[in-house]
Amino acid sequence: MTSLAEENYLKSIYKIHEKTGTTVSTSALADSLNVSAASVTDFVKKIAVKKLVSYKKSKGVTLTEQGRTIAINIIRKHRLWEVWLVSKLNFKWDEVHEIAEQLEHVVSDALIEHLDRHLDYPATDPHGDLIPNAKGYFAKKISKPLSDCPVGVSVKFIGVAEHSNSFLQYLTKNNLQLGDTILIKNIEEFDSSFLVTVNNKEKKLLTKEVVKNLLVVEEKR
Amino acid sequence: MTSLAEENYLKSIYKIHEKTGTTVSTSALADSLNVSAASVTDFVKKIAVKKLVSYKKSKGVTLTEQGRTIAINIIRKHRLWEVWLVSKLNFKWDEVHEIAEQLEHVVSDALIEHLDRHLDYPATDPHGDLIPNAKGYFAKKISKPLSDCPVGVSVKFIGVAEHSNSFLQYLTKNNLQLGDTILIKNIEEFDSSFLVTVNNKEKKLLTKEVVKNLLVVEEKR
DNA sequence: ATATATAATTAGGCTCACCTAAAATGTTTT
DNA sequence: AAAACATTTTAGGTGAGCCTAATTATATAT
Repeated sequence: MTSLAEENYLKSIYKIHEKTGTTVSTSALADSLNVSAASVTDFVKKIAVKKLVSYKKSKGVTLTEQGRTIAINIIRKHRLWEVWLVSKLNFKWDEVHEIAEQLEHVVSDALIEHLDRHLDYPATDPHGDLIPNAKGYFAKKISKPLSDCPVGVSVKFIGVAEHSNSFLQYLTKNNLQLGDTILIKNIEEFDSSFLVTVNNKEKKLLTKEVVKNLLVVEEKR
Repeated sequence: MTSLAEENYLKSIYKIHEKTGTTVSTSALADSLNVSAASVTDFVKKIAVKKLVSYKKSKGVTLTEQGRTIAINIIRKHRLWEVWLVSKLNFKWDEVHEIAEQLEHVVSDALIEHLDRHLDYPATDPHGDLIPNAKGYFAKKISKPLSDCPVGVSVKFIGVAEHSNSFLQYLTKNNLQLGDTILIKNIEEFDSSFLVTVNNKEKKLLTKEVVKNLLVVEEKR
């Protein structure tokens, strides 16, 4: 059995590793879980004994295969619940995270199978994040940040790299949503801001903070 | 904030009181929660300090208004989730209890409001139990056990008094479901068994154990 | 009313997941 | 390489919710 705390530790380790690519430091974990570094050291030693992570003193942790499987399963559940909250219960994309944080810990394989079918096997969550399948496999990620695209190309907005409410609400306020077509008119050298049109309508200026968090795919023409 | 343990204690106290009508004994609670009597005594003292129950040493506990409100809210959530599991996810009525036991503890008023609307404000759960509204009010209960009905009357089966999987599965196997019309052909004096027809089809024999757990309303004719 | 059985409480402990403060280890800077 | 700073670990504790064993209340039978 995996406790609530274990699930949260494994999920955080997974996410931090995902972002940084390195082994996960005690302090990064402490930060992400809102507990003290001492608690993290303690806990990590316990789950290392259970073979959920491998841990070398003062060198950070990495997930074992077993730990990774559990982490991905939690992420799968989280994202499926988010799809449900948005598509069936009509929540906004900036309202679902907290609720899904609770729902993801409900234990029932049958429930998740039924939910997945009810939602018609969604490939992505409301923020464009990929939903791993029941075996823990992710589809190949095809998007890149808008900031990596050159002037002139037309792209489709398919995900966000930043999930804070303030960013999501910024997008909503500015009428940017998944599926939109973005055409890059100009990139200002001085401040790296992008001048774009969205769905061929009025021009919009997007700061570099914004463009690096918009995930897009180039559109075939 | 109400902890998981508190919610479960309050819910159990509510249910035992519901069934027995008396103050709730330490041992009944221990039984229902699968913990030792000593743990119950301990815990009950703590929630008495919080004014969730009133407790007199060796005299059992009763819910305060505050405790009752919390208990009813948990029950409301449990029953709404059961409706969802059956009506949207296609679970059977004997498969939903355990899952709902977990879902009922998810904390979000907005979630429950949205869920209630999504389900079109159901009045009862899949077992025919009344769902209290957001303010904690129950509709008036109109059913009685089939065992209380006389020969000759026609009734509608609208709920069960016993929720065990074995009973629910017995009903499923024997093709008895909520909404069925039951006509009492005969009551055997010797063993109190009922000979009935269901939806005017073949005759069925129902033992006294069964008839006392079928909740029905007499049909107007 | 006393003895017996049953139920409830008290006393003392345990584990889990956290904490703070102090010590140790690692990393930078000079 | 030593000093300074940052990070991590160790040591010692805490509260929540549980336990067993022993004790005390209450209910039942003689």
